[in-house]
Amino acid sequence: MTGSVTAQPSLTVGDLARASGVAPSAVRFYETHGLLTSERTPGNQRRFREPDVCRAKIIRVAQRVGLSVAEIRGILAELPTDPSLHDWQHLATRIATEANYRIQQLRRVLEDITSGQKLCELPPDDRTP
Amino acid sequence: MTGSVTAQPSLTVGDLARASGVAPSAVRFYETHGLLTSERTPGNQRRFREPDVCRAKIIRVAQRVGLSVAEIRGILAELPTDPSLHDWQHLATRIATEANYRIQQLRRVLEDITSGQKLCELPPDDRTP
DNA sequence: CTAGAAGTTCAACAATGGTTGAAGTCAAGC
DNA sequence: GCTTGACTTCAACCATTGTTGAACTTCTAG
Repeated sequence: MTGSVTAQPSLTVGDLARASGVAPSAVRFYETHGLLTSERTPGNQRRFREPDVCRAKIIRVAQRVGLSVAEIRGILAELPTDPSLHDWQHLATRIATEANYRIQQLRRVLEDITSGQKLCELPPDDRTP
Repeated sequence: MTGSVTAQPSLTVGDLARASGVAPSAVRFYETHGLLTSERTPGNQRRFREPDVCRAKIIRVAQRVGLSVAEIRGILAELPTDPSLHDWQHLATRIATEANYRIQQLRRVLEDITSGQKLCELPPDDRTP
């Protein structure tokens, strides 16, 4: 029933690095920290699969949002090995939510800053009338 | 003409730490990295002055905005030793500008994320019609 | 004057996010 | 079958932002 299986293309570290724009050393780093997963050839070389290209790109996006590697591992852990369109969208929503949260936080700081004296009560004028 | 000089109060590391909510070790760290300046007693102990309390608090605010120690050193370097109200306001504006910039950046990421396929082109559906 | 609190320096450690280099192995084309 | 490029692991190193502890000194109150 599985017509023309297409032999799921597998990518070497270098392939994934080129495809995702992430350095090979970073790819390995992400793997040892559980953000990416690979299978191994009989010769112990990593082989990644297509969705990992997307995963790798998303790691970078998530980092721009300010998420730590640990946090990214957490949200990527919820992504199935072979994600559906919906899975990807859910992930995007998760990250977008985080981004919005960080924006809120920054806005709060901004308010503290611009609300005048809250930044720091100024030293009293020494010429007390 | 300088009536009642009021002997400019000077603060120890501990005083500054308590007044600003920054740990003594952090105060020393900031001093060695040029964010804070002190004079020394004949016995080599640091003595800070009032405006340093404000400086220390501002360092924390700037960090919440996402500025690095090096960046904060840069903007604090422009602040006079004994800042006027205007100087503080200028500083606040500088930091607020940075905060707005970071917010813009985050919004851009957010757009990339929410604009669907830009996050990462999804793998083509295997049931090509 | 002296005890104790608080200060000093310096080095080491920690977590985060990787990069770099050494030494060795695998895979692919000719 | 051999060469060459790409892969492997591991340890060391980098920058950043501090904290902690040891060993020693200073300050202040009684």
